[in-house]
Amino acid sequence: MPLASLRPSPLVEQATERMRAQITEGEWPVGTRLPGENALAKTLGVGRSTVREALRALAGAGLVQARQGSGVFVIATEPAQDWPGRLRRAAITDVYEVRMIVETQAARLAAERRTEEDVAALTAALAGRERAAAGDDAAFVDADIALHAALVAAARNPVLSDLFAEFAPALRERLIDLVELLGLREHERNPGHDTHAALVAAVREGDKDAAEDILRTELEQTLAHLHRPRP
Amino acid sequence: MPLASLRPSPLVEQATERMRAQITEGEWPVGTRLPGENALAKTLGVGRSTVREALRALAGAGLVQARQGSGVFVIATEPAQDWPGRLRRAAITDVYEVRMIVETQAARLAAERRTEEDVAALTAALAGRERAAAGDDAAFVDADIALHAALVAAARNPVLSDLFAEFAPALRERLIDLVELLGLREHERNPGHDTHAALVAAVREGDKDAAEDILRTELEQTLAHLHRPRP
DNA sequence: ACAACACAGGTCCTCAGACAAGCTGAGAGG
DNA sequence: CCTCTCAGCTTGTCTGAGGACCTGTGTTGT
Repeated sequence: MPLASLRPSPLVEQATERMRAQITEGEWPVGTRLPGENALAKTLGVGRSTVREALRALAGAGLVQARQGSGVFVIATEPAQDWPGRLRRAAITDVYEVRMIVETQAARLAAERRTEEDVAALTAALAGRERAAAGDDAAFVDADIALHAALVAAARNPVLSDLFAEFAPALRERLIDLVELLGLREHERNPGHDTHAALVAAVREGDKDAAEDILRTELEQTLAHLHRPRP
Repeated sequence: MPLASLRPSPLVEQATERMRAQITEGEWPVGTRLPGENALAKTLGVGRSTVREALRALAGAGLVQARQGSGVFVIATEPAQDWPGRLRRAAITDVYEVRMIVETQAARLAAERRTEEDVAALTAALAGRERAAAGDDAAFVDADIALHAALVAAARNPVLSDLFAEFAPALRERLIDLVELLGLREHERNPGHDTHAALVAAVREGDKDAAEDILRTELEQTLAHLHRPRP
């Protein structure tokens, strides 16, 4: 079965994912010698160089190891807890859904537990987001993420903060693409400002339900954009 | 400066290590656009395909990302951070709180999206938990976690499943301690059975609110034990 | 003067072919 | 039975050729 004739992504990545799946799903257990490069090229329907690059990608991830003259061998079935990589490969809608779960509940906790310093940090971050509205898309997304990070920090749970930090890079990348693609900031330089101000206010006032609702509504709007990126 | 003319190791690996060093040592910070393939081939003294394979290896390790027509960009300076270790060092109450957030919301999604296979898996896991009630504490905790994993899987979000899988080992360790410490199973061999059965039923019926409430109540009880482990 | 368009050059992506280097197992020879 | 040679496989490396894509530049139209 050859790879999809139309190419939604580079052939190398498709080949890499196919073989990665065969490894993680146990079809090629640890110790297996993979078929030869020519054989893989034939079954995958791509050129030999493409196969070689895909194998290098797997080797870089620590899944396989090539031995000249002997073959390519599976040396691990998991990419060593590679969360950033997994997030980068995952569907953006799945990532965003988890972000919604984590952040809406973090907002509840933040409204319960926020200290004066948290409120100060949130206010500063909100001002930073307003300032960044004058800058380019990347700067604006950074400021937006900083505000959300401050919100999660106010929940006063280090594990939660670490979790959000793990998501941030993947989020940043995709959000910048999204903002550019949709031209979200063409008519309004500072989209979502009122919502975010209301969110900060709700946390300051300790209104759990309001904080959760405001944030959920805001995030659901973006998620809706992700489901149909072409306006 | 070309690579060593005599080759103690494949040129690809030498090239990979050279470039990896330039990234980790800060010579190419995050965001840098690497020189073109031809330029790299010249400076490294190797062929273009060798450079391409080396870049693939770095991409597989999550250090760089290629964008067609634009260039190859540095996206990270370290392969990954040690999440399992961080979780093990974190306070159990913080870990458990995040677990609650993730799992209660997963229960909502599961009630929405569960397929027939999911329901079958949940039922099987519930039966397994009942069976494990005859075994020792470790086996019982394993069966309990398997049931919760099946619940998260029914939410049909791979990122969420991965996230729970990340928490599972840390959870298992602490829960076994907890069960032994409190002697939870001295008077009742199968604590929480009714609750879990009700949870599975709620998911089967698609009752989002019930699923969330049942699970939250259950988890809050355990969390309360964690706050004062000495009875 | 300003905005929209067309284009050229650079980039990565893919393939095919060729040869070199290294391992492995079958067979010849002792 | 053991050892050695070697043919045939494997991966490693390079080259040349297009194709697809992005970006900045210059042109054109208003």
